[in-house]
Amino acid sequence: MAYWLFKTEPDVFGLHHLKQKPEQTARWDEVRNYQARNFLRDQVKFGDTVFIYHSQCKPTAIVGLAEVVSAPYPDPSQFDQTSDYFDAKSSTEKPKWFCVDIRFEQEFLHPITLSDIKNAPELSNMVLVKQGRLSVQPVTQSEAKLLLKWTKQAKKPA
DNA sequence: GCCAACGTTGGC
DNA sequence: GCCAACGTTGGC
Repeated sequence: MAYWLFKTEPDVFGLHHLKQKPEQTARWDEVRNYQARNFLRDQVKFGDTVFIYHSQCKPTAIVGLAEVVSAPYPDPSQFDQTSDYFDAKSSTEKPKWFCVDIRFEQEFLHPITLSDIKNAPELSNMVLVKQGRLSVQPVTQSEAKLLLKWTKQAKKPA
């Protein structure tokens, strides 16, 4: 089972929004970046675990966990002419953009801030650090293990 | 609000 | 297919 990090702006759609959805489940759509799309389409699997990261806020942090509860499928917003994410170059035969459904799993008592991550030598290779703008990114098993360990203790190592 | 980093577009 | 111009993301 793989781990991912999905980035979102809490003002637009944060973990608290996911938690309030029916079945605590929502479609993770409107991703319009090829690298992120490739992960979503080709590698994200039903049952994978997702770290939810809040960007554009204070402090930016991983705030909780979600679970992937669908296989990847074509993002309906690309076919919706009224959507900002409508893509005239896409077609149902050859969809360009993909999405998955995710279900709320856990909200961390102590969010893991970006500076926590940057301060940890073990996490210096995280995609979040190396490639700050990517909105869907893989998290390695060892990175995930450390992050999950931190969430189980009140205080992070300095 | 600024700006660095990065992605996308389009002329050639 | 290159690269300059432009647009967007996201930390600070």
